[in-house]
Amino acid sequence: MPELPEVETVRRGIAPVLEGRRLIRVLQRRADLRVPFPQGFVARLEGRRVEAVGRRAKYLTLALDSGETLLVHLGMSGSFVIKPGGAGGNVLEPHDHAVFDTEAGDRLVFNDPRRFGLMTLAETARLDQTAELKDLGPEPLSEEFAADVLAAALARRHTPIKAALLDQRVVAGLGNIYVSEALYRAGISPRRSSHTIGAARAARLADAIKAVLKDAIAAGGSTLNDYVQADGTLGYFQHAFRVYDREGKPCATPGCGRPVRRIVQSGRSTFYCPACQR
DNA sequence: CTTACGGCCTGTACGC
DNA sequence: TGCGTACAGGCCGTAA
Repeated sequence: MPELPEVETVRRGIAPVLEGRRLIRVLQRRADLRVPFPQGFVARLEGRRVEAVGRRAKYLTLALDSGETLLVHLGMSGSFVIKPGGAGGNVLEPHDHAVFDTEAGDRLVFNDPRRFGLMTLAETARLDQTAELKDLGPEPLSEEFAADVLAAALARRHTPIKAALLDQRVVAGLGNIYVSEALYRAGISPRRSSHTIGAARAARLADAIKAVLKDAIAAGGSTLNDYVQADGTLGYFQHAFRVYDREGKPCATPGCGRPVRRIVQSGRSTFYCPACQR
């Protein structure tokens, strides 16, 4: 579920609570998520000031004043909850795996029932060389993600375009939902072979990817009050998808109305309009 | 080299 | 009502 827009919304939500603040107490409540917590996790965080909260693809990056950066991936079910200092801040829920108390009295709790998430620490100066980030493709909302860059990457792949866009080396941050949405907006069939995407389709696709991500980020921001929901949960929001999870419902393109089709590609659901996408 | 697929993990939705 | 099963999906290790 958390793809680039959700992670970006989480980033905007936790940044005001963390940036410039010192972590005075850190709690690590189990040994591992998808991978073990790094050696000395608590000791390397406690007493450190968070200098910046950033994002690369679906990773959150918390740069510390120690020269290390905490990398956080939300996996499928990871979330942060902000609990204000004082009242009720001490109650932990099931699957609360890590807790960060700041000098300002805020408590940030990381909850992840399915534990597909991960946390790791890396040297800030060599962040791009870490195992997690080194093979990632361009940020889709950056200038370097241009039509010709996308076209070149797609030309080398002999998989359906759906699978190519899920490959984080082609473009970083898309997941199952926004791949379906982007292909719909671009009018490209998810079954089309990646290498048959020419310059014109690649240009439409790059635009569609940027547009769908921007719309989703805007929706995330607009549904949050100061980026924090009533229960303190960050980053999850209702968003109107045009095809995702709409099997059998009419295509929204004016004059179309064909039922949205669901197929399975490499074990994942894909949703598309067989009339509008070629 | 590239591509395909199973497994990790738990909550939820559904059928009987 | 309760039980069992399928499914959700980001990512990685392994297999082909």
